[in-house]
Amino acid sequence: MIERSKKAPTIQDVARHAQVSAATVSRVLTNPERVSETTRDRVTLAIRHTGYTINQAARSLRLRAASTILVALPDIGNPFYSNILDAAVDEAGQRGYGVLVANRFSGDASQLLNDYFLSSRADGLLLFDGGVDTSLLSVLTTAGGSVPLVVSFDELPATSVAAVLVDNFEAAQRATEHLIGLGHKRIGHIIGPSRDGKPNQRLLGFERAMQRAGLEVRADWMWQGDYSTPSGEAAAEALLALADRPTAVFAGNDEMAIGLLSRLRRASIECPRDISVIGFDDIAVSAHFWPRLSTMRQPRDQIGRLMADSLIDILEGAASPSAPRRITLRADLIARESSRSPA
Amino acid sequence: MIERSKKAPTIQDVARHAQVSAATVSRVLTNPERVSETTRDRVTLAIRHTGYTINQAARSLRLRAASTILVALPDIGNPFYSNILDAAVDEAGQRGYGVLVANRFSGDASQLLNDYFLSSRADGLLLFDGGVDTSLLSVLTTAGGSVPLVVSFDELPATSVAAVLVDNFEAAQRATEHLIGLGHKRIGHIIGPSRDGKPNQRLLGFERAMQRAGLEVRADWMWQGDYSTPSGEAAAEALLALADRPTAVFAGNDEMAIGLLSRLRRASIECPRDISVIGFDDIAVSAHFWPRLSTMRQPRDQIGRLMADSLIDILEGAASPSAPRRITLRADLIARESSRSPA
DNA sequence: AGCTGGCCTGCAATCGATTGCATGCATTTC
DNA sequence: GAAATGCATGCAATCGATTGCAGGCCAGCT
Repeated sequence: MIERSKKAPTIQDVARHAQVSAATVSRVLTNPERVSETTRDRVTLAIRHTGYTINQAARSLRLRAASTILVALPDIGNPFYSNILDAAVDEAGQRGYGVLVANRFSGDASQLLNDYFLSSRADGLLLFDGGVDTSLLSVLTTAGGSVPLVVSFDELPATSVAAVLVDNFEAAQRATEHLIGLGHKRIGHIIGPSRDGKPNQRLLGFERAMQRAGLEVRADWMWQGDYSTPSGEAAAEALLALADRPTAVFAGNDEMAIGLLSRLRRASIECPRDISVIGFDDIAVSAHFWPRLSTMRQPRDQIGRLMADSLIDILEGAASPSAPRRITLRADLIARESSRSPA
Repeated sequence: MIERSKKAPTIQDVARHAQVSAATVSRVLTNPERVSETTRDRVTLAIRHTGYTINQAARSLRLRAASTILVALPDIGNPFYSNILDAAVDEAGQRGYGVLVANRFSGDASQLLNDYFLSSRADGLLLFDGGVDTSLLSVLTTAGGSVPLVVSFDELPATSVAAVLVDNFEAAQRATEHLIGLGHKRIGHIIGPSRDGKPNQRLLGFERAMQRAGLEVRADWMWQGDYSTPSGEAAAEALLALADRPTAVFAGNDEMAIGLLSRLRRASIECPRDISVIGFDDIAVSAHFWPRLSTMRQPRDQIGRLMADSLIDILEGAASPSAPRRITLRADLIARESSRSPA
């Protein structure tokens, strides 16, 4: 036990063992067809025998590629993001890439650029909404050797960039239509945060559906939230202060829906008896909340996988960076007990 | 826009700019006091001017250290773990370390070893409970150049290894005593998974508290779960099938408590009117569930930070690996509406 | 026999940062 | 004034893998 760290075998060790040059070993690893079968077998054996594993640092240095991607999230603690991360990690892993995480990422692009890209720790970036403004995108795409990038935003960014998106406008419209279809006419909305001062797509989808059904969008039934549970509670406080209340609420996401319901119940307003609610995202607890929460399920697994795949395709030259790939997914309506026809 | 990737400036570029050798630039970066003030200023200026960022791959190769740690989690999607990860990422970042994640990690140590450590992608590992058996530990600690490691397990591992733990036995005891203190005498328990076939600490703490209060531990009021919400629902099914039911349940974690309550409510068993429940962990929704869930709060933030800190201390030689540091934390009792005196 | 072409393999440079050793210069000391 | 001391800096090797180029060998053809 004296040899605390018997160092890992190098490509040279393998070469010596197989009586070939290091170059040949390297070729066996990357271009097996360029090596004769007999030597190839000998090298393979030597690799197994020595327990050789490639040194990523050396490889990265030579190839100027780290086989690692960075995922920058607004909040890992939020199950919505951590589920996407889960899928991205899995997919990237299968393609031989490691995943670094940056959390609470809310806009300091140059920091990120320095820490990860200029220093060649990571080859590409998966970027999510959340306090990120579009000026950030230009920093990333123009700065010294633009960063390969795939985003998932609330809305299609103007900048030409690869993206995996969920059609929030259309999904919000369907969520609202679900409530309308149940017979609700007095419907409120908890608005999610917006970026660059522009209204978000879920709000627009809500307004569109109301308008198409000829229903009134009332300003006193709209509350600004920030996707957090407490902001849902705040919306509940505001609602409780009203004499004239809506019979249904479309919450910008499940967290806010849960905050809303939780606060309302303490005021003895029961869902779905007194009010119907639909959320957005279908986070894990929504199915176990009481009442079980109706919601629009975002295909989190697909989002994570497709983002990782798109990015790696770009990195490996399988996708053109000049005509960025854009994928738009649909959310599914999950109707549960929190939405019901009004009394 | 032709120069798609004007490559990042190297230490040589800085050296040329400051009219010194690369060695001097390197020293300015790591041992500023070994360089005269005038040259130091000149170099600092050149660094700023060229926008130089150190190349991590080259540094890693030379130093045989990646400035990166790996966090292996059983399930990122679980907020309990993602909160710990959050804190670990933050803390590691502040000390200049990147964080790689491996998810769904349930035991293939050699895989991990190859992918991350022998290939020198990561310098150390944070490891969590979850299907990990102790034989794994020995693989990691003895294999070619033992992996610097900090674990957070349910119970103190026999192997000599750095750890940050929560005293689950004592916390479970307090959770149970809380129910007993409210006047409950008929108390059940949803058992979390166990490792190596040994009973877990929360179960032991429960039994201990019951025994000290002179209460009967009934086998038909104990249900085996796996920390998932569905397994809490399954426990509810079993409970409902009983004629003689407990008045309170201590669930091994909040997820199972939520599953239990969710299923019971569908059978019109109301909490806390008909049954009291206390969970464990205090995940985010517990405070917003209805009824708001009493629970033992694990200091997730502290766990993540202390683990990252301990590991980096080991890596940087500030902590001795021969006498591994062990930190035991206490969980806090959070009494909310789900626990109340029996009717 | 001599020439061409193709296949396999090795040589050696390269990626960028670090550091032991050596050198050069200035200052101190006797 | 010479020697000793110390500080600042540069030289060059090193970490491990990759790859353009070239050399060696053999088969096939004229």
